[in-house]
Amino acid sequence: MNRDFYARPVVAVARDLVGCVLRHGPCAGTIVETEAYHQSEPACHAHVGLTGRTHILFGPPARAYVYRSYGIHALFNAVCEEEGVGAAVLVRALEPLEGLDLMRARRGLERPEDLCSGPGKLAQALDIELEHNGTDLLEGPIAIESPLPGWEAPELLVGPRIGITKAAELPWRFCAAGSRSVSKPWPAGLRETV
DNA sequence: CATGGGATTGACT
DNA sequence: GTCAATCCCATGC
Repeated sequence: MNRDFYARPVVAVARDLVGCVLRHGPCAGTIVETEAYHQSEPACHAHVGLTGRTHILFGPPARAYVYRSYGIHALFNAVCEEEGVGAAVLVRALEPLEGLDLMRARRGLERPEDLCSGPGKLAQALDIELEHNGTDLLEGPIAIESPLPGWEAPELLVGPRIGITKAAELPWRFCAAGSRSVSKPWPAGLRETV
């Protein structure tokens, strides 16, 4: 994954990240669910403009944006678009590939589909914390790799984002069809393939 | 300086 | 289905 990959419209990056591999040290998983956030809509933190919290979002692409949600969970995003534009892709779910036992120890759970099936869960499983905010995804320790050789691109489902109250109508959530690791059941009436 | 609101999860009714 | 936990940060006095 090079910097140009991230320096594109954030919705395109969110779509293309499904199938890629998120890695931190010995733990890695295939991305099966993403959401796009852009400064132009109010659900995005960058919508309020340049602040201490959002300056990473407005910085160069291919950096990690990690923040704490509900006082408890760390959520991992990849900063996108050109420097000066506030936008990022939230990684919402992975299918675990490597380091399963370490993930199980961190999560206190056994079943693979329970380890990374949510944005807070995957951050805990991969030990991604606030200290990783602003780290470069091209230089590690956190990196996003191309899909594995032989990995078959699944059908992609598109729908509205989860857990937000503002701009909830935008269809900026992308899921790999059929994955048991997706974070929430899909609303039946809104199902749509791309 | 005080306050309020989350891009969530897990436990419980 | 409901609900509390718990911390960071933006906002407003």
